[in-house]
Amino acid sequence: MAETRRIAHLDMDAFYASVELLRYPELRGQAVVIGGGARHQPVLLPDGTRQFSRLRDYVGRGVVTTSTYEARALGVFSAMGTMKAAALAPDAVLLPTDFDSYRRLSRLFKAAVAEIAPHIEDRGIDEIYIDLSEHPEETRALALRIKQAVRDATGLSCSIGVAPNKLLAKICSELDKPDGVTIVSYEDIPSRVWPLAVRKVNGIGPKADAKLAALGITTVGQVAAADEALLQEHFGLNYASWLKRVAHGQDERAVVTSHEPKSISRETTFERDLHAKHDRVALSEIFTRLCQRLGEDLARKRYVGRTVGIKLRYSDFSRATRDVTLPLPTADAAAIRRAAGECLRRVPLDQRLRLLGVKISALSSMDDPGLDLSATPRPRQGELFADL
DNA sequence: TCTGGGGTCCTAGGACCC
DNA sequence: TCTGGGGTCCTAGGACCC
Repeated sequence: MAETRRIAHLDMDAFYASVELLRYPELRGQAVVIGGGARHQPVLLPDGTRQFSRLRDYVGRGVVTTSTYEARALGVFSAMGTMKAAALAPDAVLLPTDFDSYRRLSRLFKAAVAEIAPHIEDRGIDEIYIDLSEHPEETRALALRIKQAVRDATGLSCSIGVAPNKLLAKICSELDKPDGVTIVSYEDIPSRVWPLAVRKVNGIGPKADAKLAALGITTVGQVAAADEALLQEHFGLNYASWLKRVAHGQDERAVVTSHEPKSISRETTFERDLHAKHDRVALSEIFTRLCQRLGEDLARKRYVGRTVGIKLRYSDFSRATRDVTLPLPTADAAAIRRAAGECLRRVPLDQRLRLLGVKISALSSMDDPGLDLSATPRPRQGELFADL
């Protein structure tokens, strides 16, 4: 039996919205929604007060990125269409996303945590895992100290879960939100984890949730008690055994402190659906622009890629992807545009489009391109003598 | 009142190699 | 005439996450 680990999951509370409240403290206590994507900056009035956009004024295809707890009480949550949110909370304040500010505060809180516990896995802009196994301090005192350091560095609150693994830490950081500390051990699983909805488990999404519900399984405890053969029948061997393991709180994944990107992409949803023929000029401009942005991203991050792909979303929300692997990696916008253009010719274009995306993968660093042997072109069968 | 943008990982079939 | 077994790479799609 391996030594019991001590893994923390730290999740910033309503992160984007909380950053906006630092900037606009007069909005504290109000229903505030971040998102939309369009122009709805607050206007500074002559008397020094600010006039904010309201959700009811929004027109467009955006979604809610974050909402304050007051907005959540009205039923407005992340990923909800902004028009739907406007129907639920017309008077809520609407603010545009400001990723530069969020990234800056993100760096600040992560640096503050790293001063206390440096073994950190990045899980995006507003959450991290921390391996505290080697830390001498008692768990609750340590968690409280980390929370205070985050508050001192940013003025923001967070919630922390501490458990023997990442799975349980992630689950329990949510149990006392906002501004909470929750510590869970294996012994607590029946009382604290089994009553939870299966959807609380990281890795069980809307599809698996619906399939489980159809089997009469809605809680984690019911997964733990379920017949494994039944699960295998509906979810396949791998996912079924994973379900069984997580329901018993088992997870051996390590906290990974560094990560190389696997792909880089750019995509955009059009203001209105476009037709490949009728809107050919507009579509072509957008396509070229996406490839340029992707090329800039690659140059800035110092990567080249060998597999170029496109993604389409049609007006009925169905999607298609195509990709092609080049003989040599590239970061050149024109080369990406050519390869992506080839992909576009292989995809049905009779239906109107709502989204177009360009992606590059099979990445290698510009600083050591020779290290990646997969980047070396190899002739395929028949290709060697193709000229004969 | 129709659903953003940027990612990861998994599956599965076919081509191809030894 | 019949027809191995293991491996990698490529492509398409889907579930899921922040």
